[in-house]
Formats: sequence, C-alpha cells, structure tokens
Amino acid sequence: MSDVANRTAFPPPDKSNGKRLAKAVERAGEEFAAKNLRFTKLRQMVYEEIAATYASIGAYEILARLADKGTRVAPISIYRAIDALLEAGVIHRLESKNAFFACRRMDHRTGRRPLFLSCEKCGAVGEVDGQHIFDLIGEAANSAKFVARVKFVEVQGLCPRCASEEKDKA
Amino acid sequence: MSDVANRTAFPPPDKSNGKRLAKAVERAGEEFAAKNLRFTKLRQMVYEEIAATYASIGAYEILARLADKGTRVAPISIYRAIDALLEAGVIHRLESKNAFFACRRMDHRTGRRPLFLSCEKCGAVGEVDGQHIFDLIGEAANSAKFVARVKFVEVQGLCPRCASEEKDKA
DNA sequence: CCTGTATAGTAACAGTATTACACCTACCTG
DNA sequence: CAGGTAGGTGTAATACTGTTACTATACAGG
Repeated sequence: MSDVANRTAFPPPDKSNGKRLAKAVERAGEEFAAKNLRFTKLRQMVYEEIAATYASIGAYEILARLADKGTRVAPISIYRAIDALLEAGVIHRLESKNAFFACRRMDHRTGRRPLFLSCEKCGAVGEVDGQHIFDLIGEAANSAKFVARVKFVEVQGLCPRCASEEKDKA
Repeated sequence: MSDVANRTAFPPPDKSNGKRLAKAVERAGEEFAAKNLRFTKLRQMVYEEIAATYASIGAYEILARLADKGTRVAPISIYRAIDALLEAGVIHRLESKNAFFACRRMDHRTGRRPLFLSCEKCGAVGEVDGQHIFDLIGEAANSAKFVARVKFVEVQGLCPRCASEEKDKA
C-alpha cells in the first residue's frame, strides 16, 4: 500500500520525453470540457509550464519560461490563466510558497481532498489523501462556532528521494 | 466547554483600554527572557501594533502605523522584528494572507499546537487546539515516506460574531 | 450584422520581502 | 581598559508577488 501511495505522491522527475506531458495536457483539456470552461492557447501554455516541472513554480517563473520560448505576456495574463486552471482543478496553489503545481491525483470525483507535501530540497510537491484530516478540522472549527469555508493543509519537509540521499550522506 | 473554547479563540474586539495590551506586552517580554532573546524597543513597538488588533496585519501596515506615530523605519527593520517575534513564539504568521497576528494561547509549554481560524469578514484570527490533527498529518506524511518538518493548517470562514450577523440579515 | 460575454493585451502600480553593506552598542576576554 | 565578537539597527536599492483600470479582440446567439 505504501508503495502505491508513494508512487502517487512523488512520481519520478520528468524524463523530458514529453509523452507524460502530452497526456497531462489532454487530461486537463478534458477537465475544462467537463466544466464547460475553455482551454485556450494561453491557458494551455501556462499549464504546460506548470506540469512540466514536478516542483512548484511561481507565476513570474512561468512568465520567464514563456518569454524564453518567445511568448511574452504580462503578469496579469499569467494570473488570469492560473485562476482558470485553479478553477478547473488541474493545478493547486501552495499558500506557503506563493507557487503553483500540477494536480496529479485524478480522483476529484471521489471528493476526497488531498493535503500537500512540499520538499524543501528539490521542490517536488506530493499529494496524499487527507479527507479524514479535513473532516476533523471542520469539527475543530465548529467547536469554536467558526463557519469554515476554505481549509488548507501544507507540510514542508523531505520527499522520499531527498530523505534517502540525506541518510546516505550521514 | 465550547464557551471557554470560543472565548479563547475569539476574544472581543479591543476596547482600547490599553490594559490588555500592556499585559500582552509584559507576557511577551517574559517569553523573550525565557528564551534568552532581547525584547528591544523596536521589537516591542512592532509587537504592540500586532497585539493591538485582533485581525491579522501585514508588515507594511505595521510600518504605516508606526510612521503615523512618528517612528519611521525601513521594511527590513519590521521584518527583522517580526522574525524575532516569531522565534519567540509571541506572534504567528498566516501563510494564506502573508500577515501576522498575536498569539493569544499561552499554552506553548503544553506543546499542543493550535490551528488558525481566519475570519474573511472582520479579519479576526482565532486559534483552537489542533494537536490531534497535527499528529494525524504527521502520520499521513509518514505513510508517503515524507519526512515532515513544518506543518501549516489554516481555515478561512466566518468567526462567531460575523456568522451571527450574517444570519440576522437573512 | 450587431451585441453580449468571455478572453486577452497594455500600462501602471500596490503589496510583500530580501540583499548588501555600514554602524553601533553590549558584552566578553585578555 | 583595549580589542574582539555577536547581535541589533540604519540606509539604500532591488526583487518578487499580485492587482487595478482600461482597451481590444473573438466568437456565439439573436
């Protein structure tokens, strides 16, 4: 079980073969279609930059990478595309880093919310099921008579790969 | 029980009598002393601005308020003071708003970590015990072979006061 | 067509945070 | 007491993150 969970949470760094990326773009397009949102050229380009890295990436880094490829857009355009991608649910925002990463769990329909594990060394972000934790947070809020609307749980630390490298050095 | 929890989490807005603030400053000084940190004039001033509001407050808002009172300091000085206050544990950082608020739970020694409830309407921030939740988060991370180091749990919604006002309007 | 809606472009700016370097106390320690 | 060291603050510049306001374009439906 932990093997599967592990693989889901922390897929290997991109081998740059592009096939995985193409699949991710296709799935993103399906998400947009399912929600009656438009997967425009700009949104696709922004999504590709985010999905092309396993680390989280900032808005201005996306902007710089697009510029390197000859597409010069303003910050606001990046943010608008990001908003659409967030709404479609194909990326997530990492509040503690003001950065974004591609969602790799295709189980939205289960309604189970994930929590985010962000590696401090390599920047990779993994997701693991956290529905039971979000439920408890809701109860904790209720007990303080607080009406919860948005919750987030983020963890910083070392991903499995980086943790084992650290251990090797010791 | 919920009454006590509630009062702890969401104390009433400041009546500006200053006595509560003076007590908070005194307790902060004790925290600094206990940790062999220096509670300098600047740190105290920054702390007072944070503790004087029940809402979270941004670094540049602190800067502006100090300026209004005749103390003009650079952003970096505010951030350095904030770092010290965070280290002393007398304020917390709200990652989802890039803002800060005074810690009102004086139970650090119990080692039980709180989670943060941030009101979207009035800005008030409450804390409720979340140790059991942090424990579960640690387990969830472990199951993904992730070495957790820092955890964030934040909830946005309506505090008891604002929630009942909303209800009244309906 | 024309018109409404969603999307994208342009420019300026507001808000958040850091780097680099200088100074200056306070407090060791010899 | 001289000199050293460490922590704290001052000054200036800059980098990073995000938004406002306004204009322009694209396309679907009447």
